[in-house]
Amino acid sequence: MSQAPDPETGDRPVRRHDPDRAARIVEATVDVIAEHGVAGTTHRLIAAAADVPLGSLTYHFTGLDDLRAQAFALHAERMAVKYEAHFADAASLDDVVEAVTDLVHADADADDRDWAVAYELFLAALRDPALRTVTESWMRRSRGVLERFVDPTTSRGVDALVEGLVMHKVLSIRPVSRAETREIIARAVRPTTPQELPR
Amino acid sequence: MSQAPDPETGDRPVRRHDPDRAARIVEATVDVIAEHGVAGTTHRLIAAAADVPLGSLTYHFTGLDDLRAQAFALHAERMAVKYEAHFADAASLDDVVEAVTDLVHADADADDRDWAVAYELFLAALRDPALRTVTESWMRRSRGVLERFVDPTTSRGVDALVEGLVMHKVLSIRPVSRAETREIIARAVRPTTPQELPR
Amino acid sequence: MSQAPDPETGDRPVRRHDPDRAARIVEATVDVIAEHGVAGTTHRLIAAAADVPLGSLTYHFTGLDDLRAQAFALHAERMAVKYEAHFADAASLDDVVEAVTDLVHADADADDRDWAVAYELFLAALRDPALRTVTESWMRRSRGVLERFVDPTTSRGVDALVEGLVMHKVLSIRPVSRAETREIIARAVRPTTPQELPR
Amino acid sequence: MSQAPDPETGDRPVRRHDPDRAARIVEATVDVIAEHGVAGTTHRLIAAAADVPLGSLTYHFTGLDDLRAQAFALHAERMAVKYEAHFADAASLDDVVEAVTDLVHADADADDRDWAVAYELFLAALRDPALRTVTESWMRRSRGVLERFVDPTTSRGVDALVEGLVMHKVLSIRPVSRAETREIIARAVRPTTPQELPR
DNA sequence: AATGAATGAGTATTCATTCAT
DNA sequence: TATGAATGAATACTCATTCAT
Repeated sequence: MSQAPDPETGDRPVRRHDPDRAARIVEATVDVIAEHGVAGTTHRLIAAAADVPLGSLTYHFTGLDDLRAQAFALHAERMAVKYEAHFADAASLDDVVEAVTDLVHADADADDRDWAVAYELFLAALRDPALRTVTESWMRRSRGVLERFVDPTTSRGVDALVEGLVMHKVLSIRPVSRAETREIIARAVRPTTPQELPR
Repeated sequence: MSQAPDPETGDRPVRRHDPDRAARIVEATVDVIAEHGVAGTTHRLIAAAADVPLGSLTYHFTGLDDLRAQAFALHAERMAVKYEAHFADAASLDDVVEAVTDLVHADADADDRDWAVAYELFLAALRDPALRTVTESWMRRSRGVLERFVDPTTSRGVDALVEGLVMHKVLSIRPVSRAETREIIARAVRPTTPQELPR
Repeated sequence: MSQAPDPETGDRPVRRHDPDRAARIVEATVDVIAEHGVAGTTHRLIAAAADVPLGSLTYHFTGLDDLRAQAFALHAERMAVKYEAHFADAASLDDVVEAVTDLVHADADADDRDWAVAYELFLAALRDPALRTVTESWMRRSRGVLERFVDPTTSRGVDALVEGLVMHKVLSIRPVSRAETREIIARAVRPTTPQELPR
Repeated sequence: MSQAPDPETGDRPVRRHDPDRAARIVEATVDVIAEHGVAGTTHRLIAAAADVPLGSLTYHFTGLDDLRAQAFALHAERMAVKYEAHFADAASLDDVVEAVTDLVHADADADDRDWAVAYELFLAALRDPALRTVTESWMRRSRGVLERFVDPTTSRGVDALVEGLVMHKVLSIRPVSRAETREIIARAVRPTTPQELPR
């Protein structure tokens, strides 16, 4: 609409006046990270993915670090939103167990590609503390959702479990059964009964 | 003896004849990955860390990929050995809970540095299926240890939980309490009692 | 004008904005091939010959192969043009014989240096079929010129003879007489009279 | 025979006492040049082709240049011998025409691979005058063979023609007809009749 | 006498970033 | 304001040659 092709020549809409170009570049960066990893993310690949000239990247962003940080922030925001939406209709603990199982088995909206970007973010945050604000706020939101159903400690445990299970599932050579995943989650979600622990 | 450094000058012993140089290079590679990440791992850094000339790397290894793979294999082997040793004296489920908690809180031999390399491996394996044999065999050994105490499903759950909890702990801005970690693990280790799940 | 070298220091005019730099690089590549052969042609030598920074080569060309191919194409084009111009005024078969003799004895514009590049091209084309389009089109043009005077079979023979004679002349330790060359060519140019072949 | 495997162990004949190892290395060098060109000829490839340890090359030869020169000398010698043998039974000029045609069309023993090495030699000799003694003596022998049938000038012309025709044939995208080649050669072999040249 | 580990100079190529236009 | 040509530092990797064993 706003970026209609030039009515005079008709060919090659030179894309003058391109608002939210910056936003499009950030989205393209997420895609490139998903496909090539942080290590393989270059200005050139992003420019190609966003269909913008190379110089546009350093015009709108201070550098690759800036771009990466914004891409991760966008991704974390989207993952959190999906996460929240996913539990919107949960009423019982059974619903929660089912929802978490869906999450791990990608029946939710988040697929392997999304998780790959998430792990890229975790690893990057390990080395760059500036990214911890992104991971921290994402994790807080995830736990907040779960805390509508379970106590904070359980919430933290389930959240950690999801990340570990997804990693196992993605790295596993043989498929992991949904029933087993469900069973594992069910135990973690179960309310605290510490005296049950046998010798 | 015969190739002792020149006692006169003392500088640059020229280091001809250096057996298990290849092994030392692999160890240096683990160190470099720990410090700079896979993305920051270069021939130059490894050569400097191992104190060998640059050409030595491509003489002993086919390339950086080869070197990385061998470094990861070495690291996984060492982590598995530590893991196994860590549970050697465990007798009760209480011992297991304590041992797993130690694992997460780095009271075991594995410290943050070791886990950083582990996560580098996980992420690398996500993109390079050739590395899955390393992750797979490591995970199998970890679960094998736990299966001396709990059923296979529980074992898988605990293993995943450990990875998730370490990640949370490492990425967290505020420290995570050991008591909370212990509580989470205790629930996961607890034997299966599915009927307990309330509505 | 605006990018004149700094009148104060005078050194390194920084050479921003350099149109047809790519063309200059290709020409420099021909020179380097002439002087060092394909085997001795490196990015560094070409960059030095063209007086451009190293990174400029891979900015404008996909790699050394690309650069070599374009250099050979340029050279073949120039050789063909010289060849054609050389026969422009030929009217009789005698003129043709003289022109061909000139060609071999470098009285034409093509000198030993040009022929060296040509032989580099031939050898490269032997191993890289992609270069055959260059050699093929050059040879077709050469024969086209000769076919204004002689039949196609004769044309092909003369063309092959020129290449062989130049090679012999260039490789010979003792000089080859122009009269002998002329005699050899005269026989090849002579019209077809197959019945003359004696027993 | 002389290099029988070690009778004690039986496995891996360590090839102690290996006379004519030097000769075998030179032959391997010819093979490597044929397959990879002079530019792609390395110590490692030669050692692998000759099945000798790397250090053996610099033990028996002063360097790669030495090795190359000896390989070219061997090849030229073999080509000359083939050439001579090829004309041994020729009695008439017709036989000569046929023999030369065979030469170009590889019906003789020399195949494309042999010619590739020959052109590698020519090009190398262009840059390294030391190799001219090899090319010169080879060409002299070729012409000597032909001079049993034709005058020296014709001989030189035919020799040059063969090289040009083989080059054309090898580089041509479409096959060159044997009949056309024969026709071209027949004219070159024909005895001198200079007055025939028409205006 | 023979070898293979060792090395450093050299190779092509990539790429974040700058900046004249 | 926006761009794409330009650049130099850095990368992985090759290889002839040396030399301790």
